[in-house]
Amino acid sequence: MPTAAAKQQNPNDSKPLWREAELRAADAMGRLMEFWGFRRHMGRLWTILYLSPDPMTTADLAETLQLSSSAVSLSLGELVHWGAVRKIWRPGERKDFYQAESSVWKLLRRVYERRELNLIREAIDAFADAQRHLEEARGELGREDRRRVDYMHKRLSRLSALSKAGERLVRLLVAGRMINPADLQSAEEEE
Amino acid sequence: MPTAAAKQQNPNDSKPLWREAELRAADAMGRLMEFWGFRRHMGRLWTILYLSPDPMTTADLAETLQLSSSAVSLSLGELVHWGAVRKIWRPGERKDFYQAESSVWKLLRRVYERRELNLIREAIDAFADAQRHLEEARGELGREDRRRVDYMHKRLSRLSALSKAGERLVRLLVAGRMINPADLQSAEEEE
DNA sequence: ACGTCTGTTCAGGAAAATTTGAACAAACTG
DNA sequence: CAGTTTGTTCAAATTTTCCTGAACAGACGT
Repeated sequence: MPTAAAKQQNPNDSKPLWREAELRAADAMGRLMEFWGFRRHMGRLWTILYLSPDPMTTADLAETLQLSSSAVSLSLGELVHWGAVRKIWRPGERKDFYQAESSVWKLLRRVYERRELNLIREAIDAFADAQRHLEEARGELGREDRRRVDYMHKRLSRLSALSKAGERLVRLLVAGRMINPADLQSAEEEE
Repeated sequence: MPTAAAKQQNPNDSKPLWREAELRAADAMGRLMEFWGFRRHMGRLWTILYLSPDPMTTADLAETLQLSSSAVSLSLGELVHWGAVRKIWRPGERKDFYQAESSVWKLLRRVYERRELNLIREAIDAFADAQRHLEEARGELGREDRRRVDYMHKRLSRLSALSKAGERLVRLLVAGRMINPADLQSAEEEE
């Protein structure tokens, strides 16, 4: 009996018939993930695990996706860090086994919470900083410049309002509550 | 009177006092845009225009952001393509002037509509393909493999359901209608 | 029609991100 | 404790992306 559970049908047929389908799905998810700002391989690895009934080892994954063990280690580590993959310990086995977190919703939430919210907050801070900067400089300016600075200030307020609306929106998403996109819309109407 | 409207206070002071603030905001937006899968410079350029009361020329922009004219042309072109910036023609002026589309909401919608929806649809198609592939191969398999393929098939159905829920969700967003994140959640519960 | 001004495209080069193989570290086996 | 096996880290190399300067093309004024 082979070390890892049913991996391939015949010992001499190295590519099971379903491999093609598996890779196709994995790649699609890889693209999504890449677009979402993660490594391509993270999506691919996750998908392979997600489609597998049994936990897999890093060697299985490297073999499936034709990756070096270091690449697997790196991306898999990141997946574990994000809680998208869990390490499974099997008594009597030396290798680690990995299993996909199968609740995509949970994962989405976690990412929005940890990453997107921070990003938005940073932007909010930067806009506020810029405004403060303008206010400090305002005194030393001539009439024409003052008009210009006031304009910028107003626009920055609008960007702030928008970002804050975005933040609220993501918060609601994370909380699983209803979202009204019109909030964004109204955030940029004149006050 | 200088060609482009009030650009700097003193002819000998090349950096207006507000430049610092402007750049700070522009960079923040650049980061957001980069994260969102666009070029950094697109966010920066848009912000400079957004903060300017008057339309600006490519030369103004290159000067402000310290970019080569080709870089400005490229990113600005893309912004125009996305409708984020409009070309303004001024009678008697040979240069083109540019102005930011100031409705961020409108821009968000357009991007989600043109880009994110396509992306999701591609993923949906890929999952469907993978499933078809599995169905075709199923006949030639032994019992053990068949069990495995059936498992994959079920999981792919779940990914499909999720993607479709995501698609609906984005559609609602684009339409400005209320969104219920719980739809995603329920998309991955067993049917 | 010619020269000038403006914007775009392109090939080359710089910078950034990914990937790998090898060295290292840690955990287990006999 | 020595020898394996497994996983991680690191520098180097590759690939990819981005940016620039120069060549090109179009529009305008004279």
